Amino acid sequence: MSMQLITNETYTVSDVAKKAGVARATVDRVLFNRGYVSQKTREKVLKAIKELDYTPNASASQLASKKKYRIACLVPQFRPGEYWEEMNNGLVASAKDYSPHNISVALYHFDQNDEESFVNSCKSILESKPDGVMLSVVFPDIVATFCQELESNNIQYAFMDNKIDNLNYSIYHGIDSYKNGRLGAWLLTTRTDPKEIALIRLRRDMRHKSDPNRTRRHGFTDYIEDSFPDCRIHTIFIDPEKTDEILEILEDFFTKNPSVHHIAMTNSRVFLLRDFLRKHPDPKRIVVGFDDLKNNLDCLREGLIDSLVVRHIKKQAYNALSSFAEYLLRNNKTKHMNHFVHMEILTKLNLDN
Amino acid sequence: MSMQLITNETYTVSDVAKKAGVARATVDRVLFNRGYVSQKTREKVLKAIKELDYTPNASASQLASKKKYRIACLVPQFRPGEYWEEMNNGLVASAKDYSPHNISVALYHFDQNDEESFVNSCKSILESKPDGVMLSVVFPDIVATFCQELESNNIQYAFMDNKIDNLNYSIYHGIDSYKNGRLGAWLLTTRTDPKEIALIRLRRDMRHKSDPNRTRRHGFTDYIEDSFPDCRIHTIFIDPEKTDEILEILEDFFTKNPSVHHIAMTNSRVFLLRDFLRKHPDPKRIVVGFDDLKNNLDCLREGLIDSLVVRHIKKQAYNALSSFAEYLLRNNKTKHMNHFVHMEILTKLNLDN
DNA sequence: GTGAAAGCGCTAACAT
DNA sequence: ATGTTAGCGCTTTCAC
Repeated sequence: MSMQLITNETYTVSDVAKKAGVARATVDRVLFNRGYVSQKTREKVLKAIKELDYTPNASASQLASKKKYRIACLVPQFRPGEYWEEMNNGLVASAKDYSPHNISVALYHFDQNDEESFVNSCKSILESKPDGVMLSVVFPDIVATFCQELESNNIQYAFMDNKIDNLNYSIYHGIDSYKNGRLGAWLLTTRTDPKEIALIRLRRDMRHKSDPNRTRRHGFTDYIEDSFPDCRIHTIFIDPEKTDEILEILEDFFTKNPSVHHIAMTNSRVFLLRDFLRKHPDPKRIVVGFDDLKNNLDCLREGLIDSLVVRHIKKQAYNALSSFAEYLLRNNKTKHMNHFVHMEILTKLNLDN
Repeated sequence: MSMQLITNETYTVSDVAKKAGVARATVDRVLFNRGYVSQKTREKVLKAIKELDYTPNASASQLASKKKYRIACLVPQFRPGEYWEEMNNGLVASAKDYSPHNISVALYHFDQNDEESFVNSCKSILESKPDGVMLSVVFPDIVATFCQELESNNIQYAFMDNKIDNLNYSIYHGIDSYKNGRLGAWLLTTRTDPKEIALIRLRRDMRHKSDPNRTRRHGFTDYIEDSFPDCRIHTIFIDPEKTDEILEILEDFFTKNPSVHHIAMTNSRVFLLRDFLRKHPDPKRIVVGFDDLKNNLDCLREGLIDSLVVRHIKKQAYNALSSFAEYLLRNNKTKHMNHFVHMEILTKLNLDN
């Protein structure tokens, strides 16, 4: 039996000041590199700080600080149940938690099917001269240009969900999309020897310049090709808006291809298969999807799909904005620039709790 | 394109006091039910609070508060790499984070093979008269008695990792062990039709009055029995200390039972199988274990085991202590008493990040 | 360059 | 039962 006590020896600026033989304000100047301190004094102070192992009291500095920070976030518009809704909820939650810390957050919702809408949001943001901008990559080219402008205006920016690697972002929060896709493929195929797989995609992927899930899809298909060279991947396009058509298309495909039992969707909308899956049960079928949208979880619970690769969208967004806020508050001293979010596997059995 | 701004209208006690026509102290009395307030005044104040949607500034109250809280934690002694080390790390991390908040934490390490050691720790804790005690159930009977004493001394206590249901604990943080075991069984058997399973246990389970993983094991065996009535579960006992013997025992068993390909351990030490698994590869073999000990993760990475059911031990302990600290700080107003920790599935593919 | 001092919103001790 | 007031440790303004 032994006992270990964890308390903090709490030194204050006054302690440091006394020890260094200077005024409290001088300690503050050194701490935050505000200048107006002679080299000699600076050294004395640094020595005292080190010797006392002084760390500022966050509550006190918070309370005394008058500086306000403004963060702008770019989020696609969404309808209830869509992927971006969860993300938006995470951002709102974080924004609320940080509002007592002198941080205000402006959410800019743009239409992800309309470049101009995005461009307009960017313009508004630049005009508002925020302290920081948080965004994800929807229109890669525009985003790149926008980030350049932010840099030349000395505005910090952070990516969430996905990113452009060679830019000067402050923070990234998100998964490794390629690995994400590979994990989905593993889940679909492990302990099986698939000859055919149905990969169901959204028709809009064809229209769009950018498909936000492209990297994930490549991870998925690469894994299949590597592990099962003889496996054929059938690609089927559906339109999220046309529920009836989806059913038709799927019925048509699976009637013509009765030997296909492996089904995957690499976007977040595997729940779109619900009607078909309900109507045509198949004990041999394995369905894997991505992201923990409520509708997807319902499908899992109902036993319509096997498993989901998931990344706590809301938590990811919450953490992304929170880290960015901390980053701005703490004078841009962060340890990690990239925060790779953990991928989770959800099955019927670990769905709840 | 649209924009939504999240800022806080920050009202203070003074605002509330002015609006209610009373002094700041009176507002404080109402806020924290300190008494000495007439019913009439109380109502006025409550009305003002509601109208302004006032919430106290946490930094300010933190800073002004003089009350110190002391929390005692009961943790089994451990050697590097053992389950309790991770838990201890989580507690230490949380304790450090909360030390600026007037909270000091004492960690009591006892020998989990020695009841007396545990009893002594309990005595020391009672003598130190802490504000709260955090513990998990190792010796159920002693724990029950100890908790009674805590109650009669008006000391709050919280369980982590596991709990005794009918006690008056303030908070519980941990998994649903039974479900945890079922998930492991699912992982081991999904897409297969097992006729035989090897369940490897620790010999100490037999000696101990309590087996901390009993509930989990029951979840595991129940799932197998429900889903595969014809499946035979072989139980094999090994001694964690005797590496050579483990190898012998396993070699012996699997030579005699070559048809067994499903292996599970419901405690945290599946890594004990490492030598055997390395020496006798079997492509048909499926191995499932629990808990993300470093050694277990290494086995996963090496491909020796298939998957792990995991619950972020360190994070769980961190959250458990943090919630308890918040609970004590915030005058015991918590929404949830039980925090069921999410179970995760770890495979080679989502091991890192 | 450096120091003194006011005040952030709250708690707690004291006064009435 | 209610009000007054002195800090908590820090930031920030202003004076030297």
